[in-house]
Amino acid sequence: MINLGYPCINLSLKSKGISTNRTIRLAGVKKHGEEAIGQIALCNVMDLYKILEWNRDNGITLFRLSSDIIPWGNKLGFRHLPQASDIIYWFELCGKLIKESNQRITTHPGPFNLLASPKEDVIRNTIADLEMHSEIFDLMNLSRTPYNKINIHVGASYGDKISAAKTWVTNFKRLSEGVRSRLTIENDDKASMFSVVDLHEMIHTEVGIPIVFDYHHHQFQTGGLSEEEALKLAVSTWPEGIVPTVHYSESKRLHENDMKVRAQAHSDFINGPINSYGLRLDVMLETKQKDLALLKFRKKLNESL
DNA sequence: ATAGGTCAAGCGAGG
DNA sequence: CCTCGCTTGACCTAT
Repeated sequence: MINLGYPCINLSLKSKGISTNRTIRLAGVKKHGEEAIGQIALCNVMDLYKILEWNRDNGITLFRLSSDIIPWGNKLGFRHLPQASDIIYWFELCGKLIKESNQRITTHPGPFNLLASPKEDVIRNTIADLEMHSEIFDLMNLSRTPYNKINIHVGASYGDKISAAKTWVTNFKRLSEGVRSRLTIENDDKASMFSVVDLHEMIHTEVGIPIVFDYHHHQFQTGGLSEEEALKLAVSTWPEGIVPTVHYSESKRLHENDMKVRAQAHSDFINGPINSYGLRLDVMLETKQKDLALLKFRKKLNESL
C-alpha cells in the first residue's frame, strides 16, 4: 500500500544535461544582470516539463519540486524578469501535464525556513521563500491542500522548545492562505528539537496542519514513541481523502559501515523494508541516488512479490 | 577537461 | 572555533 516518489533531481536525465537546478552566483547577477536569472529559470522550467514526462513514462506519480528552479526567486521573485511570460507559460504547461498524468507534486523549502526564529529578518526571508513556492504551485494549478504540500521543519528550539513553538504559531498567521493551506511540518532529526509528539502538541493542535513523518529522523528524536506509534500519530493529523506523505531514508553511516560519516547523512540507495503498518502512504525516498534508487528499490519490491 | 575552492540562506552537534 | 548535515549541489576559476 505504498507509492514511491523521489526528490528534485532526476539523475537519469541529468546525465543528458536536463536539470531544474541550474543557478547563478550573486556575482554573476551583478555582472550579467537579471536577464541572466531569467534565462536560467526558463531553462529550468522547460526541463521540469521533461522530468514530468519522464515520471509519467516511468509510472512515477510522486515528485518533489526543487526550490532552486528560480534562482534568487525567494528574494527577488520572477514576475519582473524579461522572460516572465515564458516562465509562467511553461509552469502552466507543467500543471496541465501533472493533471493529465495524475502526479502528486510537493515541495520542501530549505533549512533556512525558520518560522520560530527570534530574528525578524529570518522570518521575513522565510515568508518570502514560502510565498514563492505557493505562487509557483498556484501557477501550476495545484490544489491548495496538503495533497500538494509545502513541507518545512520547525528546525530549531533556541534553547526553549515551548516558546519557540509559540513564536512559530504566531508567525504562521502571517502567511497567505495559499501557504497556510498547503503547509506541513516534519519531525526534526536532533534530540533538542521537535519530535512527532512535540509537533502534535505544540503545532498541530494550534493551527491544524498535518505532520509529515520521517522514519530516519525519528531515530534521533523519538519523543518516547515507537516508530509505529509516531507514524500513526502523524497520519492521524491528515485530512480525510488525502493520502499522508512520509519521508524514508537510510543512514549512509550504516550503508558504508563508516562511523566517521554523520549518522544523519543519507545513503545512496535503500534496502528497506519500509514498514507502513498496513497504512496507505505516499513515500518520498530521500536518497542521494534519487530516481535511480527508486527504480532499483521498486524492482526489488516487484521481484519479491 | 577536470578538479577543487567557493557560494545565498540558519541552526545545532560533533570534533 | 570550524565543519558538516539538512532542503537540494552547482558555479567558476585555475590548472
